[in-house]
Amino acid sequence: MDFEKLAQWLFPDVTLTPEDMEKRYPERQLPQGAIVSRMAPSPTGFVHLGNLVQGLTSERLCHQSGGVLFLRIEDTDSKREIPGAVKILIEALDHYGIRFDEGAGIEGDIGDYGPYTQSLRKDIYHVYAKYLTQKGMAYPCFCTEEDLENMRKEQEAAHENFGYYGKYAVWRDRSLEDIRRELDAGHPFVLRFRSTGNPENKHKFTDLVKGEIVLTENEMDQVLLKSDGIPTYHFAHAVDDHLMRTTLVVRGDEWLPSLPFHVQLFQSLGFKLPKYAHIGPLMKMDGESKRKLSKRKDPELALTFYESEGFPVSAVYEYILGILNSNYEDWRRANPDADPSGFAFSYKKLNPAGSLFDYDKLLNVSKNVISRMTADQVFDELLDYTKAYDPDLFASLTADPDYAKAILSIGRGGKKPRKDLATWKEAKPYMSFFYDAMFERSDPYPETISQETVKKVLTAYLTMYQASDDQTVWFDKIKALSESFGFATDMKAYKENPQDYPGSVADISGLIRVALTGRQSSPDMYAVMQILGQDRVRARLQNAVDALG
RNA sequence: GGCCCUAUGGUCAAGCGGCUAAGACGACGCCCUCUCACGGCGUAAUCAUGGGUUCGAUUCCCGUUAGGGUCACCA
Repeated sequence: MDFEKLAQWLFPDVTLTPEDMEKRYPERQLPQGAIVSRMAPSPTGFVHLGNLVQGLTSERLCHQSGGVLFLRIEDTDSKREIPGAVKILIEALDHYGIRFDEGAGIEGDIGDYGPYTQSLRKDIYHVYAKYLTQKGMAYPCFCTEEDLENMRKEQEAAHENFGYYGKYAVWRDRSLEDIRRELDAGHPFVLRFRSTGNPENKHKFTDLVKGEIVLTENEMDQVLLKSDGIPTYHFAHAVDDHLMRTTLVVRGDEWLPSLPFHVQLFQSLGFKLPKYAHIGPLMKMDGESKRKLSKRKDPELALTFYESEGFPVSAVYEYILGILNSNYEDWRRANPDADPSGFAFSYKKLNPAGSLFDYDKLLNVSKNVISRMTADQVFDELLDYTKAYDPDLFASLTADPDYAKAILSIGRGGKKPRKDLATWKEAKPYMSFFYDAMFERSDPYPETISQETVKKVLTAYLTMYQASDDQTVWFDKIKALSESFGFATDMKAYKENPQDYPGSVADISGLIRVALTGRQSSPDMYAVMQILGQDRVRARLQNAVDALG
């Protein structure tokens, strides 16, 4: 067969050769050990946890090694593309501290290895498509969708493997005349790879995450170019990652089954194979069984979910980092205030299997992250959140930033900070009682104390209360108040003989708490009263007394 | 169904031929305490299974079972 002629028929306009490409995209001059990796998402506008997991891994490995991280847009499937997706993607990742050294950008490409958008690289792919055709390693296939469907049905009935191979590869060895006839008729075709693989042959392969794995040779004549001349993922992966001089490919392990084909492609094209790290998927429980987190069923897969739930980005980042490298937690404990970039990320710690996504754990991580923030940081992040999701609280916050910061300072700092907030969403119920507009009496007074006593206690306290009291004096007054009503002031004594008292100092402060905050629990009451201030405290106490009739 | 991956408590997981099998989340209990949130202490809970190899297997090998992934002109 005259492959040269076939190549001319199929790609008459292609004049460049693989050698020209090598010259245009020379090897990178980088220090020893520097990793070149990339993120290669489809511009669907949907940024998910998987993107973050993959991106975070690539980013850490690259930047820790002094290498290059670039962004390539895989828009070979125009059906799934949405406008503005690239911007959404870049901004979302930037949020999580994943920044690119080169590649597609909001304002256009950066770097010498572009274009970084696959739809702009058609000419480049065709150079290699022509090359493979000339070498007899690729051929046109004129099967229609219907043909392929029938083939599949036949295979199903015969209990054979699905796919385009062996006797099912009907265009594999067709004559030049047959091809010419189809071409002249204007029938569309795809370019298929002519596989010489045999599934009987197995090869050892070392994946950075999975370790040593077995590859079964591919015998399918897979599609290289679709009928519109755009490459499939596989072909684009080989050409792009070679020309962009990628040394490490990090991707989900759903790609593992097509790895043999990729290896085959790299070899056929004379490319050096990069290293691969195939990461296990994030799973979730679905009834009795686990399954991969799915875009359609699981809102928690989308990064926007965490934003709307009010998780700080640093919390999600730390949670994911902890899943990827479980020793991160220990490092964090030893370095509570250090920047995560100081942590030595290792591909060796990546779990070869998929991990169950643990929402409780995320909450805990987030709680710790927030507890380490300063009041100013908390205020700023909370402001961002409420601006988008809670206009009422936003208004209260901005009306008096100092007041808000004082509230957010309670129990903050020091060795054992309070951990009240796991998400920004929880801020409103936590702090609403400080604001008259949101204040409501939601909890009742302790049942063990009569209404009459409550009223008397509150009335008495109103006369004793001085905003200027320090904490000791303040509590002494509460104790004195308790004593005057016969309530125990010594909690130990009270617990030993509760029957000897109508109640304890805990009950007295409890009902003052309800009067002031409308709740049976709150942060330290002294701190709360200091922030509320004299006027508000008096007003609330008076209001409580009046409400009792 | 073919091919591939995986297998330590409810979850995330240390472990890399010899350990009373770490730690974290969650659960529960106790302590601290004006409530709460912290913090401290503690309890329950794990090597899927059957064969090998070995003086000795959670660890290495094989089978079984279970779970997962994948078999497109989607990535």
